[in-house]
Amino acid sequence: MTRKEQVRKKAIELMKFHGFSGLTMRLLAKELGIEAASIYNHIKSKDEILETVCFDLAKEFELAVLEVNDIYFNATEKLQMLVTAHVRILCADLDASTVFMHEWRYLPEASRVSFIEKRRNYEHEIRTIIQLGIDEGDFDEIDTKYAVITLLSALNAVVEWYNPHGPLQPDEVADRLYNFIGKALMKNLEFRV
Amino acid sequence: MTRKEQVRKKAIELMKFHGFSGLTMRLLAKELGIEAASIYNHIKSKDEILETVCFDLAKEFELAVLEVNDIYFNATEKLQMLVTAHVRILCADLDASTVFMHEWRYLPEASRVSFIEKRRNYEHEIRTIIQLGIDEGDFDEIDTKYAVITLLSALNAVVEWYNPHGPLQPDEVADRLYNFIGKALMKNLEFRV
DNA sequence: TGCATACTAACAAGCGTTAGTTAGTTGATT
DNA sequence: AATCAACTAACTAACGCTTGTTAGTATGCA
Repeated sequence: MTRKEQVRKKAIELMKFHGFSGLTMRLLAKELGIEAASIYNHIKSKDEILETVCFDLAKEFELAVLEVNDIYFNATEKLQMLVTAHVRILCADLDASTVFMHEWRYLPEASRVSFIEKRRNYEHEIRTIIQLGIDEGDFDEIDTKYAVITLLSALNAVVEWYNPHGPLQPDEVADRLYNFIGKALMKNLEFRV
Repeated sequence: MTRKEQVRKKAIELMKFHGFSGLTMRLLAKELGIEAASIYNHIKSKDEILETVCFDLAKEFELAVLEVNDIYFNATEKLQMLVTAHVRILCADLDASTVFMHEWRYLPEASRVSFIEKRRNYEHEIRTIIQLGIDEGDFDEIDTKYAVITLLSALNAVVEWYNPHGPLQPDEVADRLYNFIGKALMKNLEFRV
């Protein structure tokens, strides 16, 4: 791990606890055992750290939904695979995922706008999947707009409780969540995995 | 509405958009059409605003679950009534609820500890209800620890999408969410409201 | 008279960041 | 093997700005 990566990792770890504004460069420096000014040998600015976290993860979600839509054709399959991909991404770096969820509001104006746009797109893709499920007759006829936010919130809550050192693997978490969310969405009451 | 209430209301409204740290007393003052120093004629400190929001709402949730447990005896009823009460509280003041969800991390150390404890209690009460549902044979046998967080996250997402000027009344939102969550939890596949 | 509400001026602390410098290491050239 | 340039990673010192907040004062209404 390069020094730059070490700095970023520690920054994200601290940001998770203190929030973006609560993490000062002097605190970060102290935790790294160096002076605040030295941090700038490795990163361009405090904002840059947050931007990297947010857009790296956004990119992963973007690619995931693209792939799912490419490979699978019916809504139940799409949903199951997307839940799995989503949870895998979240669990791959829990600190980063937590910061992604909570701190994007503190992105600089321009980045924030583009971030919100990306999130809107992701939500739209999922909404389309749900609508497909309704059209295919598999899902209950619900309001897709609030369904997608409810669904995503349930998924994203993973970052609040998942313990990488616990017994569950990310894919097992995904299975349970798909079970939970699937039952909630499905019309077909014989639904079982 | 007293001047004090006006100040608090505007503060919460701005906090929702800018976050706790992003809301400066000078910005708040500007929005109120006064000088920053004048704010201190009405409130004690910036922290105090956040503390009031967080603990007022925490108290409401606390009382709601107490009442539900007093009045209803089986898990499905308890769950339905708690969902309704929870959503009502959220929708009663969306700005405050949003701040409550996102900004509690910025509470001063002592308050934050006691806030987390209160939240832990609330989660524990809901967990007990879910466990009751499992014991009664109505709910699927799931891990109650992650179920309660998943469930609460789905509920709390209301603050992200609910539009008070839209067609849905809070109780209608609660109905739909209970439907969604109920189906996810229930073993009984004939479940319908 | 007293209370509510506002003001100006200022303070101390903390913020992110820059400039300029100094060691230590690496890798190629002499 | 010795030399030199380039790079990495740290330092001290400081700048300019913003922060929450206080002190002291003025104005207008009950």
